[in-house]
Amino acid sequence: MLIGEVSRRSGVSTRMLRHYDSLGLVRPTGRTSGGYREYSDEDIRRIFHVESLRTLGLSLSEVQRALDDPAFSPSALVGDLVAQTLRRLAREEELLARLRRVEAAGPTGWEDVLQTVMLLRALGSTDALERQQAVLSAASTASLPAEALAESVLAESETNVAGALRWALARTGRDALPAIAAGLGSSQPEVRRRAVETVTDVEGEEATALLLDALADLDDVVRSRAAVALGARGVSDAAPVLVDLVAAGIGDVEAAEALGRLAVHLAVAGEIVAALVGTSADAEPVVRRRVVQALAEIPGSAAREALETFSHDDDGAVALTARAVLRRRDP
Amino acid sequence: MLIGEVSRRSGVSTRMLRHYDSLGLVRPTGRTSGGYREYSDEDIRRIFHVESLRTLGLSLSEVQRALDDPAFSPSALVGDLVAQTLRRLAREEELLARLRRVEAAGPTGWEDVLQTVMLLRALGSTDALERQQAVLSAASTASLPAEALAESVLAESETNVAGALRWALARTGRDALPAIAAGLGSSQPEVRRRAVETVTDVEGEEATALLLDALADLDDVVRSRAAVALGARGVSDAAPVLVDLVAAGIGDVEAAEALGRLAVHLAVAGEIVAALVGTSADAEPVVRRRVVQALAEIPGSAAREALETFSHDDDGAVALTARAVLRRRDP
DNA sequence: CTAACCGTGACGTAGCGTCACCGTTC
DNA sequence: GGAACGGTGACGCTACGTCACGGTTA
Repeated sequence: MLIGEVSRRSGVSTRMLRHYDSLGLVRPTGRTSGGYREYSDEDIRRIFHVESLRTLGLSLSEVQRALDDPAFSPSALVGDLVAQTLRRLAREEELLARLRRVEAAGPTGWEDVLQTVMLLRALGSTDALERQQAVLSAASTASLPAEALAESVLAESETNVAGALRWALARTGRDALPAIAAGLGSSQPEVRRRAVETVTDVEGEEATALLLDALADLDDVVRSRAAVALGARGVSDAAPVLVDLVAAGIGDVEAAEALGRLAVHLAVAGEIVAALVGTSADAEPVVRRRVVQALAEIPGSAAREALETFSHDDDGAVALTARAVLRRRDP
Repeated sequence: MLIGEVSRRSGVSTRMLRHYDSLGLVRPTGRTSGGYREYSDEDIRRIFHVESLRTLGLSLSEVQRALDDPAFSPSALVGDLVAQTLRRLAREEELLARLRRVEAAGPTGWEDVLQTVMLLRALGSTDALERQQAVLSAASTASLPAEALAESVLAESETNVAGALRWALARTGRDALPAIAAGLGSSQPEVRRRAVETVTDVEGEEATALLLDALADLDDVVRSRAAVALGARGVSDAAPVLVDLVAAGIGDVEAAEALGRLAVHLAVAGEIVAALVGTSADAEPVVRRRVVQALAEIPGSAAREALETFSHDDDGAVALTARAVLRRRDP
């Protein structure tokens, strides 16, 4: 069979068939009188064998050894090929992630692309200072990879860098919210704390909704931060959690302040006071002291009346504090 | 700065820096009197820009256009790069799958590898005849990719090919069991049927355990095949399901045979007879007919007594059948 | 004679490493 | 004068596509 037909039948170009010949990989058995290559059935079979091994990623010289060197066993090479393929896969996946991030940053020119690439590189650095500076210098750019920043802030343990990241994130707006929401679902409390800290900076209803979810978090710090932030947003659903925080003494000063802000609506104020008084009913004197200090932040007559009750408390310190608060309130 | 120091600082080899120069990609601003390249700070920055863009997979000429041609916007190219990367990823994954299969087949020489590769290719063919022949010719080989065969048999709709596949699978032994087990968990009843059909051919306790699981399958055919196979293995747990199958008329002949085989242990025979009689209590005459025919397969006095009761059945056909069976049994 | 085929040889591709041979700088 | 550097030019690697120029076959 002449080279053209072999090519058509095997799908291998005549160029490559000649190349195989020159390498000694597939030598046609004979030649015609005019010097044309003539392939036997055996040659054709060999061509298919070559093509088969090539689909496994063997180079031409590896194929040659495999087919001709009896001492060359497959086991080692196949294992090697697997390892190489895994490495290439990992590289391609990393590249894809980078590209997607650059794409997501929505660059308008190559300067934006460069900024993003350099930012991404620096975010992976082990040097906190480098991370910090990269974030600060990139934050002035028009295009920022919100998701990457969000993931970084969730993993950032240096508070300075985290601060810079949150500042940069602030100008990406709501784009980072999905990634942050994922962080709120993390199994590591540390990550959830960073997530709630970050979502605090974001305005809008989606962020508020995330904070409401975080109100049910198992971690005290997460709950506390969410409740305080919600208080600042005037969301009264946070009130029960804030009351609990006051009672438990977890971030109680901020919790009390947040309650105070919620209580500017006098309708809510009554309920808050009732809740505060309620939790202190059978509690230790320490709890009652914190409740009294929280009541100090709350306007309205309900709080005043509660404080007057506390000013006759059995515990001397509680009563003293209540009286002091009342004096400050009504000089 | 001379080229050596630039190289050390940037991590780019002097070879490549000269190459960049020759391409016009990074031209050092000046030369020393002796002709040495002298890089300015601006040049160095440019080198870093080049390297940054290269990490995104841009070719050197793309980098050049990106940095020098103001009309060349990133959006299109980045999208392109993503698409290319996805294509490469898909290719690498396919390659990895092939390699893993070849590896799993445990080839001792390259002939085995070739057989496996050609088998794998043929298994993906749309031509049933090709699939069939590939399996038959490969089954004589020492090394077979059990997992791939198992996945094929789960997807094979041609019964001839499926038969060949099961035959080939039989000589891989238990290697295919994990893949078949996965098939038993498929959401498609068709796949589960093929899986149970296949697991039937496999000996050993693992296979029996899988069949026991399949006894609870939602699909009648799956349950039936599992129960019959378990009956043949002498696993009496299958008895209740077999009784149900007899009552429901689903593969009742095979079910009855299986019950017969289980009942060679006379202790079990009594329970089986009781169960059969129990299901027929308030049932249609048709059901009682099937129960009678099933009792015919069961040795022992319990079955005989039940048949005598049925021989006085209200339904004439049932009574007739029971008498016929008794005559055959005790001539 | 012509069309379709075949042969050899060579160049180009991308991104480098490496080497030879010679000049520069300190 | 010697060590460490720099310059240019060239070859090699992989797996091909493509082209030129000339011969073969039916």
